[in-house]
Amino acid sequence: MDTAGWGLTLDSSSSDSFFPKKPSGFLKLKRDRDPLPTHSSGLGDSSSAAAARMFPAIDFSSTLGRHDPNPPSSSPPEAADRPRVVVGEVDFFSDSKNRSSLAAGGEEAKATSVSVKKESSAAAAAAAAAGARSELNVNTGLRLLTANAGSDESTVDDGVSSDVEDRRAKNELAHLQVQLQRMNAENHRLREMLGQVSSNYSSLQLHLSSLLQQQQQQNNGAELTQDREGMIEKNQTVVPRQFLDLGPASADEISNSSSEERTRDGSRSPLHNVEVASSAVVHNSKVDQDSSGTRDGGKRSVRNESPDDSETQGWAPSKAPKLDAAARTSIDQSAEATMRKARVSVRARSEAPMITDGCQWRKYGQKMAKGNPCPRAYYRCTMAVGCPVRKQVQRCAEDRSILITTYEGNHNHPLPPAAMAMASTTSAAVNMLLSGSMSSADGIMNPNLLARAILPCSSSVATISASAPFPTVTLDLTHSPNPLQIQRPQPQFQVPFPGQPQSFGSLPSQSLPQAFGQALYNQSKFSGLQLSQEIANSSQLGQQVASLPQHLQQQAAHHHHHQQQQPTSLSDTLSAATAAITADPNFTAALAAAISSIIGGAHPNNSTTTTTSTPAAAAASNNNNTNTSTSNNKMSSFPGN
DNA sequence: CGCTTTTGACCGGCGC
DNA sequence: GCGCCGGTCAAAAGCG
Repeated sequence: MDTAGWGLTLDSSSSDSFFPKKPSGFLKLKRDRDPLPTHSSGLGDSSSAAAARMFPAIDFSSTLGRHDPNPPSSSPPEAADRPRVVVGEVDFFSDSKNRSSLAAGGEEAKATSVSVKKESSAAAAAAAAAGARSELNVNTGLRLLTANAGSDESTVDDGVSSDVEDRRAKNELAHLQVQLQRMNAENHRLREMLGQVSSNYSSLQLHLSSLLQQQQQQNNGAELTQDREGMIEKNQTVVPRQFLDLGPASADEISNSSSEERTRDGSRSPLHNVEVASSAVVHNSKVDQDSSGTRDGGKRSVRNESPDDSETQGWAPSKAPKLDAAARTSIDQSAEATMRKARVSVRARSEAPMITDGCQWRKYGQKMAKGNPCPRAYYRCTMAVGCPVRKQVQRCAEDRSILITTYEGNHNHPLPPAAMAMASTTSAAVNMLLSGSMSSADGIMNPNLLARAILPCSSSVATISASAPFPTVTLDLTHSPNPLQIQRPQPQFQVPFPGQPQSFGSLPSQSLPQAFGQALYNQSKFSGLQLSQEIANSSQLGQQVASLPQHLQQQAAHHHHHQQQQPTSLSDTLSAATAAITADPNFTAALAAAISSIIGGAHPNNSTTTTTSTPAAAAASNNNNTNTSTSNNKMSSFPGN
């Protein structure tokens, strides 16, 4: 009874088995596929397959608007027309269609052909030849007729022969067009892959640099932190944990590391120096409430060693106690409360009751949330006794095929590689949120900053909300904001990563949380090690990871029928699905941009004394996407949904 | 028999 | 102070 079961497996699996069970999610698929079958009725699978191959970009873009319950007819004219090109190749009773499509003029061409037809009918009436009607009809479609309108007799014969040739030529033309479009699609695909590779490269480079920095830090840090026993102890305990606890713990370490440790980091220091100093300032009540981390941050700037130990203990109980129990527990509680309040929400299309992230969960409650007919289920991580991680799973009220999974807290135990991606992502996102709220002079500003950093690449992949009851990062995997990135018809984008024989499908999943952490903390305590370990474990995982994001997107796509089906074990697939979520290249790219923007130091926000309006304005100037504030709508709408 | 799920009760926060 | 609501608890039921 693996509840963990099937979320993404379903996505990857054949839809046929699904239809009888749960049609909800596949209504969309059906809808997506509708245009092809309906318009190309009578056509074989080959043509539809060809069409599917042809229109990944178009169809994806059209399916982006799946939120609006568009019947196929209401799909954009471009998407609606192009299938007709294919149809027109075979369709024998629509010359005008052929011509219109071949004329590449779309509506215009149709209009012209229609007008010509009228002309021809008029000519036929003038000729008063009953049998010539069809010929005239055919001829009228051609522009030759209008030129040769004078002699009917000759044009009849010539019209027939030339029409055949013409049709043949046009078929050829259409064929060429199809090929051209296919090439274009492939071109897009390759371009996207290139972008992905480059983004991965940049993230890896970043990771490397941070690793080096960390090394330096460890070399020099011992002297700096000698006066702080807690720090030393922390360093000693942290390093081994990199191998053991991997992501979350290290993320915790990162998040819980004192401001001083953070300020030791080169690129981060200016930002944090100022921000921590001003972290006591209370701004938005909500943000303040959300992030007791704001208060924590203030405390941290005062208390040097306590936060480290206590907070890391909150996430790693095995740590040797340094403080007296009372202080530790209090700090513990505050830290835990802080971490518990920050959330990461993942929106993904899935028919399964919940997506699997590699962890084991036990359901401990279910409630009907207001505003959503779908019940909200509460799960608790059961991989360790005291693991504070919880998650809520709820279907989107508007689109039941969308599963909203909200994570809360950080694992206090080692995780299987499959769980690393999601866990690291969530913890990193939480850390990001907390760091934003803690370190900023303006509680609102930082989410904007972060969102702005993330959003340039994609507006809807990751959103940060400060208006939600809890600070929340939402990873929206239900659609891709960038059509270029969506159209990834290849199920596997396994580009051999330099130095790594494995597909780098698993790489983004690791570099992503790292990126978060590094961008904000400039630490890489968990990144490389996770990476290496995961890579060791994920040669097959990588494949699935690579293919799964597409599965997510393929629910919005139309050609799920010829996607590869991997009869892998459920757990593998599911864990891969988890990794896939974070391996989403969109998100990776967004992260790369975020990192580069943050670490590059080009942030106008480095001067943290600016008001909220300033970063917003900067965002407007820097990015074409100024929707950071609108993302709040999505976030805030989630609990209500 | 042990584990998981279900489900009603309970609790705390928040708004009125 | 009261009610609403989200979140959690825990006993009962279900299941392998």
